[in-house]
Amino acid sequence: MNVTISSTSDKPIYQQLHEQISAQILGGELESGYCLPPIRQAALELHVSVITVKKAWEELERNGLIHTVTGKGCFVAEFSPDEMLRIRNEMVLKQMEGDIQYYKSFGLTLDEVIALLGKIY
Amino acid sequence: MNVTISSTSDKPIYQQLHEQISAQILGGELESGYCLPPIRQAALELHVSVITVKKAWEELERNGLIHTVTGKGCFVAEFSPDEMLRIRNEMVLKQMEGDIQYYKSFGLTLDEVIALLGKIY
DNA sequence: CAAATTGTGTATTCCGTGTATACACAATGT
DNA sequence: ACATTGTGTATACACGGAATACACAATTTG
Repeated sequence: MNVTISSTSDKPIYQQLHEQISAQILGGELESGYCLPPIRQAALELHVSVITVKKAWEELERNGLIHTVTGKGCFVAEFSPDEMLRIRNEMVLKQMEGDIQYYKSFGLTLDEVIALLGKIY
Repeated sequence: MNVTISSTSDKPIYQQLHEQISAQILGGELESGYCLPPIRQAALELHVSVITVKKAWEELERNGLIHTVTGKGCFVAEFSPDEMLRIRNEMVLKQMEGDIQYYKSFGLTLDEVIALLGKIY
């Protein structure tokens, strides 16, 4: 478990957890079949409620990134590299749509966005 | 007042208001010196609380986009085209930093982001 | 000057979400 | 049987967003 929780962030904890684990799975850091730590243990480690961890794990399952077996644990799902890329892009695009809406509301063109993006990436 | 409030959005109303008015000012739709509608009237029109409108207006003032005169109203500030562009980019960049952090957490490169961006912009 | 208009400030209330704690139940493994 | 792990539920608290209402300050208008 390599996760950082920021209590000052505006994002809820369960969402921070979900994003970071998602990124680790889709980035290849966590291999298929890997068993996530028990929710109680994770809750202890992160000084966080069990429910909070569970919420994050639920979201991971909803996205098909892990599968859960009661009594055993939660395991990173198995998928092909292609599928992994597809899921990753799907998640990023979902976020990106909202971002773009914001940029467009200011009348920014695609080129302008790319220019700004290049400055700080 | 040309504003759309979405109660299903995850963004709070005052923020939706602020973003839309900001965009209209920085996009040139609202000229310098233009008098925004009285907060009570805006609240009625949008079926929203006075406080909610005030919160949005406060944020506009904080960003230097309007100036307020008690007893008179709230007026769009005057600034040069250059300054307008600077403020606009400043606001967009502020948002963009968070967006980029998300993309990076998935290991996306700048080129990949641009590619995805181009698909849906 | 008096009244209407507009912005400001404050108090109270309500609701939903995020979070924590605790306990009981279900499935698995030793 | 017992320990471990996930699930479900109930309760409680804090906080932010939002609404309503009222009093006050500054400006405009009659």
